[in-house]
Amino acid sequence: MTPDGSAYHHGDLRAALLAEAAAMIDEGGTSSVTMRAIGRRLGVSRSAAYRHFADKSALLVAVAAAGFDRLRERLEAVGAGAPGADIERLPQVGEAYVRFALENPGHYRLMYGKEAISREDLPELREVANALFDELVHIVRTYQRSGKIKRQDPRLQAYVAWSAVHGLASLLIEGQILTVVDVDELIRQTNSTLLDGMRAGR
Amino acid sequence: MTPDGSAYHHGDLRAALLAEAAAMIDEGGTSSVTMRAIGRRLGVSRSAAYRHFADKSALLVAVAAAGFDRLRERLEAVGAGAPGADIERLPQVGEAYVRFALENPGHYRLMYGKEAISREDLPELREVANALFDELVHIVRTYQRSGKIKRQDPRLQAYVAWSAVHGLASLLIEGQILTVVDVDELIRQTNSTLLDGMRAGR
DNA sequence: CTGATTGTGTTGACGATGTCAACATTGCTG
DNA sequence: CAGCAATGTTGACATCGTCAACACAATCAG
Repeated sequence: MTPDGSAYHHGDLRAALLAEAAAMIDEGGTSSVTMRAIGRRLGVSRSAAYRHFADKSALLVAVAAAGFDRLRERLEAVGAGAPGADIERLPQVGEAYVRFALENPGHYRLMYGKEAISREDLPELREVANALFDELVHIVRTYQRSGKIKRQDPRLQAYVAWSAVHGLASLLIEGQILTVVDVDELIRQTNSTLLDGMRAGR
Repeated sequence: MTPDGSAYHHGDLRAALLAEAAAMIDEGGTSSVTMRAIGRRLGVSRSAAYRHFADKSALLVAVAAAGFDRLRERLEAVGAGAPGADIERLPQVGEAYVRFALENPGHYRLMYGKEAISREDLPELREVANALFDELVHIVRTYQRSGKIKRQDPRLQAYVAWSAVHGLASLLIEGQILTVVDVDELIRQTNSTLLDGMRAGR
C-alpha cells in the first residue's frame, strides 16, 4: 500500500477482500464464500487475494479478528464508563453485544464458528478473542466493586454472562428463535434475568 | 433395508454413514467431512451414499436431526419427572444439556452451526428443533406451576434458559473457554445463576 | 531520466471435491 | 428360474483451493 492509502492496481484490495468476505457470509452463508467468487465480485482474478493473504483460512481469520476488535471497542465504549459505573449499564453492555451480532452476522459466525479456519491460524485468533474476554472481566470487576453484583471469581462470572449473551446472539443469528415476535423484549428479558442472577444477596 | 434390519450389500450403510459423519466432525472438524472420505473409511465407493441421501446436505441434516432427537429424549428423562417436580432438577436439566454437547460435539455443531446445510433442508430440521424447544417450554411450565420461578411467558423464559446453556455449550465446544480450569464448576455456576435469575420475587 | 527492483495482479495447471449418468451386482418375488 | 427393484461402482464434469510462471505498475538507485 502506498503512503497515502491508495493501492497499486486495485483500490486497497485487502480491505475490499475483508469486506466482501463478510458480506458474502451474510448473504449466502459460509459455503458461498469462495476465493474465486470473491475475486469475481471484486472484478479481480481468482488468485489475486493470495497477494494479501496466505490462504483462504488466513483471510477468514482476518475477518474474524476484525470482528473481535470491533466488538471489544463497542463494549468498551458502552461498559467502561466512570469508576463508579452505574449498575444499569450492565444490561446495556449485554444489549450492545447481541446487537453487534445481529448487525454483523457474517463476522460473528466466523468469530465463533471457526468452520473454515485451520488449526494453525487459531492462536492468532485467540489473542484478539482473549482481549475481548479481558474487557468482559474488566467490566464485571467494575460492577463487583460497586457492590451491586456478587463478589465471585470475576472470570467465572464473566464466562456466565458471556454464555448468556453469546447463546442468545447465536440462536438469533442461526434462525432458531422464530416463535417469539419481539426480539427487543427477548434481549431485555435475557439481560435482566442474567443481572438478577448475578445480583448480590437476593 | 430388509425387514430384519440388515442391508443388501453393506451392513446397514445408512446408519454407518450417519455414525461416520458425526465421528469425522468430532475428529477432524467440519471441513474433514467429505463424501469421498466417508466412503473410503467405510470401504464403499465415493458415491455409495447417494443411494441413501439425496446429497451431502441431506446426510448432514439427518445427522443433525438425530442429534436433536437424542438431546430432547435426554432432557425429557431428566426434567419431566413427576407433576410436583423439584426445583432442584432445573439445574440438572441445564447440566444434561451442556454435557450432551460436550459428549457429542460433532452432532451439536451441526445442529446449530448449519454450515454445510442448504436452505432447502432447513424446514426438515426446524421440525425436530421445535420439538426440542417445546420440551424446554414444557419443563419451564412445570416449574412455573410449582411456584418456584417467575410466571412469565414460558416461551420467553425458555428462550432465556436455552440461550444460557447453548451459549455455554457453544463456547466450550469451540474452545473459547480456556483460562478457567474447572468445567464442572462453570456449568454449576451458569445454571445456578440462571436459576437465581428465574426465581420468583427475590 | 533510466534501469532495476519490488509490489501487485493474471493465467495455466493440478489434485480434490460434489454430483450425475451409465453400468454392475445383489437379493427378493412372481 | 426370470424379472425387477434395491444397492453399489465407475466414468465424467464443473468447481474449488492453491501454486508456479508470467505480466505489469510503482518506486527507487544511479
